[in-house]
Amino acid sequence: MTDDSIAIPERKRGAGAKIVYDLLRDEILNLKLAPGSPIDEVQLGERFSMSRTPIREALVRLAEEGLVSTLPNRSTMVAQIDFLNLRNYFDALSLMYRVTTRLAAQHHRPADLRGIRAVQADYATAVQSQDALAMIAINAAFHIAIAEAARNPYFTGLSKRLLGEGRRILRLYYESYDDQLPMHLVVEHEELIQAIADRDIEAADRLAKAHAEQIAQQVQTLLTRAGDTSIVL
Amino acid sequence: MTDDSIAIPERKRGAGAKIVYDLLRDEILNLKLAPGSPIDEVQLGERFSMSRTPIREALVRLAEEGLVSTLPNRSTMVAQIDFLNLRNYFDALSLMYRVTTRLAAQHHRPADLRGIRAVQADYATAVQSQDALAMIAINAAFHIAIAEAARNPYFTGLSKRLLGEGRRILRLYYESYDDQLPMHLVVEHEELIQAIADRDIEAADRLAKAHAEQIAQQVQTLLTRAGDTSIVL
DNA sequence: CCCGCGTTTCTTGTCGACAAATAAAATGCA
DNA sequence: TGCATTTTATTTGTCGACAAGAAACGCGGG
Repeated sequence: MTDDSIAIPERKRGAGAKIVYDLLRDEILNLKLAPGSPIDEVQLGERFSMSRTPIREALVRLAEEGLVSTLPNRSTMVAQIDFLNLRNYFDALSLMYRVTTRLAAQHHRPADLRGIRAVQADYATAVQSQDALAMIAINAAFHIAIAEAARNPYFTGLSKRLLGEGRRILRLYYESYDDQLPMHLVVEHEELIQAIADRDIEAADRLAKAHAEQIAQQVQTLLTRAGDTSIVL
Repeated sequence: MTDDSIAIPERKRGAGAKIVYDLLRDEILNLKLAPGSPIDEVQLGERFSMSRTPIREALVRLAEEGLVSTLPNRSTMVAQIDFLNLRNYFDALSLMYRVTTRLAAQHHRPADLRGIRAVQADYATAVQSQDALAMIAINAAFHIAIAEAARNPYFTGLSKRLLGEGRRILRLYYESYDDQLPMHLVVEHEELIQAIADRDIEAADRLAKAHAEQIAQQVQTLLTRAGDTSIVL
């Protein structure tokens, strides 16, 4: 596992921590780093060819975000996905979907709508080409774009956090279906956009809630089914 | 301003950053450090008699929490209070009050209720003795206790963040009234507790919403009045 | 007197090294 | 052989030092 694919011969001054943070975050959210994997600071230092200080800063940021958990005086590791409390996750996601879509319908400006539609175009492309990894990332970007249009940084912050976690959950979900992506995902997003564009707050709330609960139910059924098959008769 | 009141002759190994984080956070939230004040790392290092490394970690955590803002390659400073977007703040606070109180009414256990009532006792004492600083801190602890009883870490996280910010806003608010604390605050909290204890979800939602909007309106009127008086005729 | 430019200083970002804390290995004893 | 204890080893937390950027200062020209 000595994959030293370093492509950063030299970097600017204040950028060290951000590089490590972004890349580690992406690897965690794409499950390239399995939950529970130990993270060695000095090893990362060699990989990025930099000192432990900026890496430590990146890890602190990730820990604050809940993506890595760190025991005192002991090695930090990739945070695990809490399948037992998945209900809490979807409760929060549903509420954020609803409130951000509602507020976006109220407060969006033309530029916001253009941005959302641009992301949606990429989303449709990813679904059509059955690129699950890209679809999941763009899905998060789509809802973040809506949250930005809602113009409430507190809701945007929680939405970003939830959508980050969601990338890992969705990755597991579609992996179990051989990364088959149904087209109704695109349709539901289109409906959300339409409600926002029409400034139809009622529809925005209803569609957002349905969108969240549909995903919740799908994941839930997957988990129960996985539990069933694990009991071999 | 060379107040070197250091009371930590020796400390345990992994505790350095946490000490600085907790104390700085408290000083920021109590407005002991004014918004916009520059924060010098080496100065803090002398004050706590430790190296810049743990202080840097504390600052990164505070930055992630939004309590300090850091320009690249430039001094970090205490985050400003965004009075223009105060509406956003109270929107988020109202929603979190409502959802956490609702969920607390659903999911609380006897131990939770005991904890909430214990905090409320301290709260009543602080209000009676007209200790604004203590009241504000305990008010945050009160709603955090409710959020813990709601048992959804995502909502608890956002609530903590909002209540932190709220400490600064409330500090400004009661400062402008010579720290006079009305007793109806205590009554409203008692009503919230009663609704939770009765598991009356409807009442919990209604009371929490009213509680939030009452505070929002008070602060709003203060701001408009301050705006008025600033225009001298 | 004001403005542009080089210099200085001050603060941050980064580095390598050392010490404490914990886990793993090795040793001794029953 | 099995268990307790000591020793080693690995990894983190902390430190002091150095260099890069940016602001402050000073100087010369218009």
